[in-house]
Amino acid sequence: MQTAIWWIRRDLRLTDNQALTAAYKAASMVIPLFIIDPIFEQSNYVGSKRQAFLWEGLQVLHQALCALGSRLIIRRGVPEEVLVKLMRETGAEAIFAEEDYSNLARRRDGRIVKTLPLKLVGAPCVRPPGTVVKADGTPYTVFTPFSRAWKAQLLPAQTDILCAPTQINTPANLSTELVSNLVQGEAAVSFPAGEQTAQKRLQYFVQTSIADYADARNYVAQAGTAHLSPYLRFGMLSARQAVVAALRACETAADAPQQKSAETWLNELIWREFFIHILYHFPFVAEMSFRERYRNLAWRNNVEAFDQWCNGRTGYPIIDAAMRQLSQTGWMHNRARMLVASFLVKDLLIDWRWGERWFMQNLIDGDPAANNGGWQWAAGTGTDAAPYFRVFNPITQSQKFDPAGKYIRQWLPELAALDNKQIHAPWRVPLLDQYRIGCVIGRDYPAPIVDHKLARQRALDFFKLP
DNA sequence: TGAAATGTTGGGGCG
DNA sequence: ACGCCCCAACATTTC
Repeated sequence: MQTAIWWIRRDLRLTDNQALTAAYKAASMVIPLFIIDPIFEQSNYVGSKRQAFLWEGLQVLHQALCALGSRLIIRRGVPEEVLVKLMRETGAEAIFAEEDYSNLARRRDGRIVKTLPLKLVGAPCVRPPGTVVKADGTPYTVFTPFSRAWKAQLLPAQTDILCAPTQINTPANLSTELVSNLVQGEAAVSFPAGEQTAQKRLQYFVQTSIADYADARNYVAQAGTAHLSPYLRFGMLSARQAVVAALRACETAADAPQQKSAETWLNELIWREFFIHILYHFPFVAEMSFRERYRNLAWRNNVEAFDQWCNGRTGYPIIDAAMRQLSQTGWMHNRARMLVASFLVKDLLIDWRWGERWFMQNLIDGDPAANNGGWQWAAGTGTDAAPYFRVFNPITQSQKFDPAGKYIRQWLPELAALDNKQIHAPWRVPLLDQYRIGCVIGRDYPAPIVDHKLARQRALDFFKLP
């Protein structure tokens, strides 16, 4: 084959890329193509931070391609039209792309594959949907048996890492949008885009933090987690490489606790795959609760309360710190995600889909499957979800997982003067002390918008079966 | 990947 | 010495 297109969607990497490998093995000329589909720019579920991360990732990928004698072609438009035009222009005979199992992508690819030579190779997960099913062929809806089957049937071939190409030949004189024109606005300081950064972080994580991950991951002020989600989201790191690193850490662990830690992280990667499978087998979860009995709840959906939650003004420091971390950095610690989700759904009785949308608009790592799965889990509406009566206490969770108030002080400087005992529930500080410290509740920081004790009881009544 | 309510146990103070 | 009470610590149940 003379020319093939490598259609890049969410696999912005050269290492361990099955679609790219298939393309350059099949054809002597490869056109790395990214299509800016207007449908995503209009979506309510796309935010500027993730967009900026993507643009930066494309820029980095372009530079990496240039070093191999190639370059990135960026075109704007409806994918099938862009592809047809480029094929006519270049005589390309095939299109290679990595699978994308999210709903929009499946519809799009389903259309395209009927008329164009689109070959879907490789996946954003190690075990593609359909390959982990029960004996009777139906999908798992409970995590533990899913993970057991996922691990048991892991083939050695699924852990072979593909090398990056050393050279890619690309036709000259193809028109392209300039990636430098796309990159605007502030890039995410904590997450430089690109596969090099992803590789470095993975190495750092497995060499240092993974040994204590099981415990350290709970502490919101600590860097106890891998910080890889944005890279996995855009395929700047292959899921396979992350899994291989986790398996190796399990094997080489020095003692039982270290091994448990590595296994805990592997399980998190498997949760990610679980939710990809769930969305694939039950695409309706994107629109509604997985569990039927929770589909017609009379949510309070108080707009003002939602606004206060979004802006980190609920009066509960751990919640507000987390929400400000999200809006300022585009990322939130995982435990904090559970806490704010529990608070929105259970304390405020706001539809989990409102929270899901806000996360998609703000998270750099916002992914339809993982985000939906996480929200349905937290709301208790999903597969193998948290039971409705599991309500996080924002005060005791704060005391447990931010004992020194470091996280709160980082994101809520107005509370910095409170001591470690007071900072988790500042409204309990005597009024005279509030004035003395210079942090008056209702003036310098909001009073709690709900009483958690009452809200908890209200949630139990709300979710209890009729 | 919860937390509150309720139950049980055991040590120490005390009459 | 003994029984009784209190209460903290831990365990179990419940939502």
